[in-house]
Amino acid sequence: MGEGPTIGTIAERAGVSTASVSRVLNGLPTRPETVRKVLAAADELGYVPNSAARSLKSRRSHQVAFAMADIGNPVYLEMVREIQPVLKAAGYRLVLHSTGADVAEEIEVLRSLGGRYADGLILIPLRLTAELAAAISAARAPVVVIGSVPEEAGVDNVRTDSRLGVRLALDHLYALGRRRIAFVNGPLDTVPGAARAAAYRDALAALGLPYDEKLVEVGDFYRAEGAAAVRRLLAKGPDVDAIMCANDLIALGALDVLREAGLRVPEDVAVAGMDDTDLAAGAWPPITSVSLGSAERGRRAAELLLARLADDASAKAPRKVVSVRPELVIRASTKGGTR
Amino acid sequence: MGEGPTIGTIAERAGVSTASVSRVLNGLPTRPETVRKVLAAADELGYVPNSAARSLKSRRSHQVAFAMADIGNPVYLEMVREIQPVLKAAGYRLVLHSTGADVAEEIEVLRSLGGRYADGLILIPLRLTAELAAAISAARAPVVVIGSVPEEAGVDNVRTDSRLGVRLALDHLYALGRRRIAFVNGPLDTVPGAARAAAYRDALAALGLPYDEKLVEVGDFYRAEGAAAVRRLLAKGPDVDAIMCANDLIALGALDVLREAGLRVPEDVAVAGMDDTDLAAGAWPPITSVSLGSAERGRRAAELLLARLADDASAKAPRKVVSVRPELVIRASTKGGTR
DNA sequence: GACCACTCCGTAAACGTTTACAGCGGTTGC
DNA sequence: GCAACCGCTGTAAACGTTTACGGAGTGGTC
Repeated sequence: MGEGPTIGTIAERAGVSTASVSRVLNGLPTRPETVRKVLAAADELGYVPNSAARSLKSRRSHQVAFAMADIGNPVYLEMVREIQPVLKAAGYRLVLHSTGADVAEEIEVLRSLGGRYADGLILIPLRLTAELAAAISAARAPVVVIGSVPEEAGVDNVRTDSRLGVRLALDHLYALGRRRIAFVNGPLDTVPGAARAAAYRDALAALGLPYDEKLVEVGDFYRAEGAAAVRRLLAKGPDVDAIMCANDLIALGALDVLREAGLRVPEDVAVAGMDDTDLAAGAWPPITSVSLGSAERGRRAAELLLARLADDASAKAPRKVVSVRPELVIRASTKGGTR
Repeated sequence: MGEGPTIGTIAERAGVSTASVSRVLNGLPTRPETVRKVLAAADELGYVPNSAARSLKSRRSHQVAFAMADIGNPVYLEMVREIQPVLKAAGYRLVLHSTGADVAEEIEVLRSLGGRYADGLILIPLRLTAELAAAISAARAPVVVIGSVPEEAGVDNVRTDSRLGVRLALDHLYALGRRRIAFVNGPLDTVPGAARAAAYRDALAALGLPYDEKLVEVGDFYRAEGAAAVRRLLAKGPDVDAIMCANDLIALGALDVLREAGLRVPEDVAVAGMDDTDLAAGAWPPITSVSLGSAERGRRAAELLLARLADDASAKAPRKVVSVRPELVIRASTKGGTR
């Protein structure tokens, strides 16, 4: 078979030096006749440049890494769907890391950037420990964090105001006359979990509603765990007329449990989720959800990273923070019943 | 900052040669004292080996590529979820390619393997043209195809018997007393589309049911397109009592349209899908679906590829074909109504 | 005809690893 | 006391590119 052609093989066949071959292939000024010969030879040989050699010399891998907790989560999936084409258009490949929300693994990814296998990283940490923050600032390549990150880390950052998001949903439920609004959250030691818990309290306060322990339950950001949490919630017999869920998956679990319990949505209990994933739109009844602009956050993150990678000038630019405004998408799970 | 430490830096600090450093880092036999010094130096410097240099010399990138039509499709997603941990455990990174079902792009991915950016590729082609088949056999690295591929291509292959899958579903519907079983398919020029169309005809014949044009509609493998196809189907007024869908997404679309039309599922019309994705289980009513073992196919494909990559002996082994048996997962969309 | 400017190209040195080879001091065996 | 061998280590070449440098050739100017 013979170990694929190199620029050496091409040089030989075209009767020029390897330097000329390289120049032609990189579009540097060269005599037309030489260009022709080189391209012809490269074409006949089916030449493809060796990416390791290229990376070694040019210090660019033309790859970007994306690390999130679990690709199975539709939020991250939406981001990948946006990120991938943006990167591809700019000539970068996408390397995927599912960290399972394990901080140690995230730190390992950050550390491995030192090996230059990727030119940059888009990271969505679920938990933000001191070690992780340190690893982020110490990273040997540009990093863009989706989610809030302390300013000291000094990295670009795409965030959304989930506090406002919760507020929008609760205002909506309140306006519909709901007063016993429960909240089913994910783990409190995660960044979104903590933020949404606080947001719920604030929103209640702003509406003049009392905070009632019996209305709050914590599970995890998955459907089954969400369902279990809602079951526990109902078991406490709290007289609920609406359930705000920290996540669309939890909201789906809530629908399951409410149906099981023979409660009508939204007539008996209104349900709202967050993230506005396809699942919310596709559920029955369709779920009112707070869009946190996952797709847009993904795209913006990719763009920020590409800007950093573009030239050395912008590589040193001060950190940028992009905020995506949450929006409430109203569907039948809160305001339905027309059919 | 100074451009990261190399084995040269370590060698200097530990007072040994770069060769010794390399040996220690690769676990080759070395005097304990030297090992200690080198590891200490590497640790203090926070050394991470440069992957480009390593790949260049060792001819291994420790990356595997996965190319599918669209990561947004839950089937592919399930595969990624299985593939990723298998690869990670074996020390490989995952590079993702969404080709948008474009044959030219798939060929380009195959071709770019010549650049050795990945040690192998898992490919799911939607359409199998002659050029694509040629590109597959010409690939410069091991390829595993998920889906059927002609034997001449000579590559490993993980397939499922979608014919049998359709058969299982139709038998089930027939057993429930359904006789007017419609079929909503994806594009006929795709591999699964063609296979499932043929399978539907065969299954009908086996059951002694007539093939009726009015019962067949073609759209695409997405929810909206599926819904549109079902709408066209109903418009033909074909007196349907069951709809077999080539895909879970189409089945979801079918539920939407049936609900819109005021038809009850399964009382008036039973609905079955294929792929048994989370969406089928999570829909309301839950959708009976033919599991084509996506997760298992992903895992098996990854394992086949890893076996090829493991040693040179198995790299030359004859092509392997793994078959995953379809299974019917019965849910309320065909056999419900208890509540 | 000497000089310069310019264009194009080849030589060779890097990039950071791995590894074949040879050299070293120190056994062991006769 | 010498050869053979051992375990360990350093030197240097290679992997396939890119690129600084200078040389060869051409044409123009005085």
